[in-house]
Amino acid sequence: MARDSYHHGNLRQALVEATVRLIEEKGPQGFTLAEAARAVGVSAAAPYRHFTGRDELLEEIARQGFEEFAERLSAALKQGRTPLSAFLGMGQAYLGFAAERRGYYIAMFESGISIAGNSGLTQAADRARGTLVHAAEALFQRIPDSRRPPAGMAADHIWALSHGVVELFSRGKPGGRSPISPADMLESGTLIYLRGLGVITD
Amino acid sequence: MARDSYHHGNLRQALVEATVRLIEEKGPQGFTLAEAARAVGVSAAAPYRHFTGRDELLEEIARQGFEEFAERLSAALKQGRTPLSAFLGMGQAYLGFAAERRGYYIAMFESGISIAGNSGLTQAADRARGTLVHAAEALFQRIPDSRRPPAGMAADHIWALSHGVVELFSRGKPGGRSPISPADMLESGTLIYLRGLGVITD
DNA sequence: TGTACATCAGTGAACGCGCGTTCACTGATGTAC
DNA sequence: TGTACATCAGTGAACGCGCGTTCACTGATGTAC
Repeated sequence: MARDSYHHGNLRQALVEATVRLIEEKGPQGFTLAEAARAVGVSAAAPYRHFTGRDELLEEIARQGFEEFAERLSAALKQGRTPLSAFLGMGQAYLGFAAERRGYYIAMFESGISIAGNSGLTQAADRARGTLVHAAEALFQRIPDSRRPPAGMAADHIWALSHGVVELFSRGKPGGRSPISPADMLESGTLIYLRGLGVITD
Repeated sequence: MARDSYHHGNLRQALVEATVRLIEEKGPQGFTLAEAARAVGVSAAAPYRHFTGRDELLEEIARQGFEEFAERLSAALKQGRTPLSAFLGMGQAYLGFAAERRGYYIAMFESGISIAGNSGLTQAADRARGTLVHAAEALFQRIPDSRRPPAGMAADHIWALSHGVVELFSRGKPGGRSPISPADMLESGTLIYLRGLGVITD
């Protein structure tokens, strides 16, 4: 974080990353622009060269988060050998992102920013959801048309389940004392759900 | 909120309720004790007679929230004519609480307070989950022992799904533009899940 | 290759503001006799 | 029923603090010629 010249060179991105760390420590409302500036070794006025205020910074963090989120889901989807393993792998990628990129995840889902009001955010979020829908479509391919469930619905159900598992069953959360790991919980829930859809038959 | 005497009479509870409103407007980190005091028409120093600080106030809000939450779930459970309708009704009660008591819901699940560190909170949260488990047990009664799923697991899955639906598919949230109502989404997801468990056969 | 100049990206001082917190205080209430 | 007194639940003034934001400024960089 040391600076050797008057110009930082990459202040915008440095602020994003420092703020992500602050969010992880103090929550999405708990950081200040002044703090982020200090963390980067820059005067309190400097952030205003790059952001109009804290909301714009938060939105940029969420946007970058959604980009990486979509990429990770997409990569997991491609890696699966079967549609089912791809689908399950995507769920685990979801948990992985939430754990490894917690600050981004918080900015995206817990900061109270409005997704709808920001086209960059909307697009990035849609891309992430699109990957989920795509995975569901692949999974439903072998089901006859007449009984094939809507992929969008299944994607939303799984998204909600994944989010719920992240929010309720990790450290310090209401269900945090559960003996079952979030990964196992999401996988078992997903398998039961898919059996209910008739995708898995046993 | 007008006061006629030097003594407020019910300041502790008045602060709780005023803060719930502030949380609804500004988020769990967005309120200040001074603001809450002002809303109640009392000096900034007065809250310190009842709470050591904002965290204690937040925890009290969450505690009261969990109490009412547990009561509502329990009432919904009792009202169902069949185990299935009771179970589904509880899901709708979950959504109802999240919508009608949003400030409490936020304090409980989105404020970052630690449940585990507060025995009053832990107990209240456990009681709410217990109702869910109870409902699952009733629902699984007709399933033969050998194939009966663990009720705790099912309760956690449904809890996670419900929470995810609340967080992702209400106003301003990432999936907020979905054409499907949260209520329909939770019900369809729950029915599919229960079919996957073998509770519903068709 | 050198120089002049425009532009960019920071500085630092200043301001007003509201918050958290403490303190000695005072008005109201309840109760013992 | 009245009075004395302890206790409770507020007040209001004060303080130090850090934040957001603005401003004229200055150091660094890039580029036209």
